[in-house]
Amino acid sequence: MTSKKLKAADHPTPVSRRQHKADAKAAAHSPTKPRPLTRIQKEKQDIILEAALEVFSVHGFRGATIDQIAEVAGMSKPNLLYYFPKKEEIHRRLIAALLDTWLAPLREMDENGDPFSEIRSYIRRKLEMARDFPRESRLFANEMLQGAPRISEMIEVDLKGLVDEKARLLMGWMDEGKIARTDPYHLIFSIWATTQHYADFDVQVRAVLGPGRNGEGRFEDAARTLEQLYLHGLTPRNR
Amino acid sequence: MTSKKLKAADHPTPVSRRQHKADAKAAAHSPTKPRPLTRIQKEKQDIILEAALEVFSVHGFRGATIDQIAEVAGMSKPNLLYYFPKKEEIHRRLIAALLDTWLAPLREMDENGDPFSEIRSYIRRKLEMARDFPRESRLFANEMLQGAPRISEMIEVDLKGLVDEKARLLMGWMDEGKIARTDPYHLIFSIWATTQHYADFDVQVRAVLGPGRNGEGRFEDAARTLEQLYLHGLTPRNR
DNA sequence: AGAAATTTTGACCAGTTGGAAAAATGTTAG
DNA sequence: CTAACATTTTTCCAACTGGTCAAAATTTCT
Repeated sequence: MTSKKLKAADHPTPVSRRQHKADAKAAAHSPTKPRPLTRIQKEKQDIILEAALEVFSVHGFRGATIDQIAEVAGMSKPNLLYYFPKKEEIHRRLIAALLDTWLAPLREMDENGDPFSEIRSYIRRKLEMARDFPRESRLFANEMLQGAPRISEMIEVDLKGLVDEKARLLMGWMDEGKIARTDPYHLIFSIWATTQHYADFDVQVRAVLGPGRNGEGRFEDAARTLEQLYLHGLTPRNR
Repeated sequence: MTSKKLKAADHPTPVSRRQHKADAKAAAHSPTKPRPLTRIQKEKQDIILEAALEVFSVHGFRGATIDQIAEVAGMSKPNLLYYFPKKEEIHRRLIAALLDTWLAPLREMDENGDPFSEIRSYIRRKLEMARDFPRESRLFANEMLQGAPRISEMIEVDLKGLVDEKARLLMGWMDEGKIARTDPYHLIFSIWATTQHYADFDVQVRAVLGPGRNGEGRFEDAARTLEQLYLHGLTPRNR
């Protein structure tokens, strides 16, 4: 999943160049090459980001160390710092890339589809993401727990905007009597919560379910339970 | 190391005394006072634990520093270490105290009550805990995200035991046709997830709801939404 | 009050952390 | 082959980390 060809970069332009504060004004309008990024550099960056995801998602930003990330990435710390001069930068990159894919399932909720199957599909997709990208989920959770200091802007704009839009969509369905009337925002929260739970609280889920019920069927059981929940709640069918 | 001569220190009973491994056997049957804990000591410990909760809940174990905790507690680092010689010990105390109160709501679910009102009460109580003790919730979440390295035993025994018991209770209600049939474990997970979400992802919830809908009514809206969800799901009433 | 115990402080330490500098080692185009 | 650039390694550092210790300040007990 890391292989990308991309167009051939004409010139290297490392990533480190200490242009930290020296060229603050120079960068403002200098027409110099905006660092094209060679294929090799992209690869290494991907390796680093992959390792960083592994570490950040478990320990959070403060708790993770560059040494740890470097070790997981299989390179020396200074070498890693050559590609990402700042710890923060690695984290920012991860979060930015994450948020985009993270919201994709919600974006796909289609106003022209059948309400129930749209919602069911959304839950499915979110559940699949929790299963297939648990580290991303935990990275996100970690950031939230800390008060989202590094991404407050993103969630206040991109995320809020998308949720507002989909909340309107849900409201429309409610107005048409196609789904029960509830607060669409809290409905979305509940979907987020129930699905991401399986990634973020994985240890707990495993521990409680015990060794017997922990195979691949775990997610199927979860999907069924959530489907029943969102479809009928706990009301028995025969009443 | 840790040479302990001490002049006339027969039984000062501070809290620090490095009795880590030195008096393993001595403590076994020595009739000396088993650290009575003066009122003042208890007070200071509480201040420290309160401060530690504040810091640990945001940054996790690794990300939190003793200096930070000491500052929040309003005392010097060595002074803090006089009461809790180890960082880990503070954390362990917090977690131990937490887990007990955290599971209380589930314990209260009564098999003799009406299924629906029992479940509704449980959700209410959990939601109230998320509202009134968000730091505890985040501390717990942080520990889970990290794989629960420090409390695996507790969740594998106490927590699993309790959930097993309540799952049986729920199954009983299902057998009697009083509530719809679903996987009781995943049902409990969903309740945990939806309620704790409001503590753990507080920033996100606030950001999405915007300034208008963020007052005290927030939790009321959540409660109503969850009640609707667990009672009827999204099925419209008129069908 | 005065002795004894408890609590607090300041100085200090060894190990870790994020990061800088520069030298050493590739790699590649001419 | 070699200049010019890209990458990696070595060395180093100042700030921070969890923690120690003895002395000083304070409280407690008689």
